[in-house]
Amino acid sequence: MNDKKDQIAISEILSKAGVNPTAQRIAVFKYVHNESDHPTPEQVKVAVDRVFPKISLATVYNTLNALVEAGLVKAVKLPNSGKVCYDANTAKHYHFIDEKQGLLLDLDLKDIKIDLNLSTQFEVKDVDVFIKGHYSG
Amino acid sequence: MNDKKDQIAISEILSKAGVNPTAQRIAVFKYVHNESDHPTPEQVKVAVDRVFPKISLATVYNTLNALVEAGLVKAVKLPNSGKVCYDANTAKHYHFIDEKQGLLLDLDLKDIKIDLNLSTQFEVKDVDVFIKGHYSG
DNA sequence: TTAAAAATATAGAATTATTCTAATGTGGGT
DNA sequence: ACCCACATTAGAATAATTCTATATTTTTAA
Repeated sequence: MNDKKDQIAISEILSKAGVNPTAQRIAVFKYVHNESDHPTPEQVKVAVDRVFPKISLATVYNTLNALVEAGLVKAVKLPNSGKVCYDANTAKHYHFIDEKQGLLLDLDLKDIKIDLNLSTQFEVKDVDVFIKGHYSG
Repeated sequence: MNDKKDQIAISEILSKAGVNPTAQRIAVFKYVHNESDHPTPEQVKVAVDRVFPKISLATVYNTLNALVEAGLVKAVKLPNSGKVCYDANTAKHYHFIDEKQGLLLDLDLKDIKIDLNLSTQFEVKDVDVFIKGHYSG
């Protein structure tokens, strides 16, 4: 049972990050981490509902927030639609957005070189980049 | 009266952009353009309320949308708070966000050099950059 | 083991931001 | 003056998210 093995592995990841690995949390993280690409909370709910006899949307939000807190996933708020997506890729990276197709793709750090030339008044903590355009994949 | 002169000038700007310069629209654009820095719709309403006997919030939204349509202002949806701000600076530029202080500052193009190295599948239309950190001004 | 304490999960209400709707108002042209 | 297209309006509707109060499960420790 691959599923069982997954669950144990994920359970450990959660524990290590200080998140109590309840069944719901395992299911949510498993979906975000292994089975999806930048899902919204709504999508997470729909997916987890198939495993669970109805998880509540509040729990999905609680869990996603807890996972973000713990640094296990990242929340990406899109600069246009304003929708939040959750990203299991916690390494620093950028995003490409194809609004027409509703696509959100990860871009590797090495694909974008950024040179900041700011005065010392600006203490930079993070850089978000969203490239918008059309993807023909 | 400087105010009157402003109004006429703004009226002309609106007309030229194909927006019928009604009193409400002039007041909204005047505030966004001359008297504020990245206001939210709510802030626009509060400000314009002082000039007008109560503009409706719907009109503020309609007007801001019309101004965006006409290319006279830009809407900036912040990648964290999700709030929309309106930006009278329609030239291409980037943003610095200090969440702690609730600051949103414009960054000039020349302050940030961006080198994209994407495969030809990516047809780039726009690049949004949000630098987050602390500003000590 | 068992009952109190703590942590989670839940449904549904509340909040916030925005858009829609349908009715009303306004100004320019005939 | 009268029409017509366009604006404005209040308030309802929608959507995303958070809060609240209750229920359930888990842990602790006697």
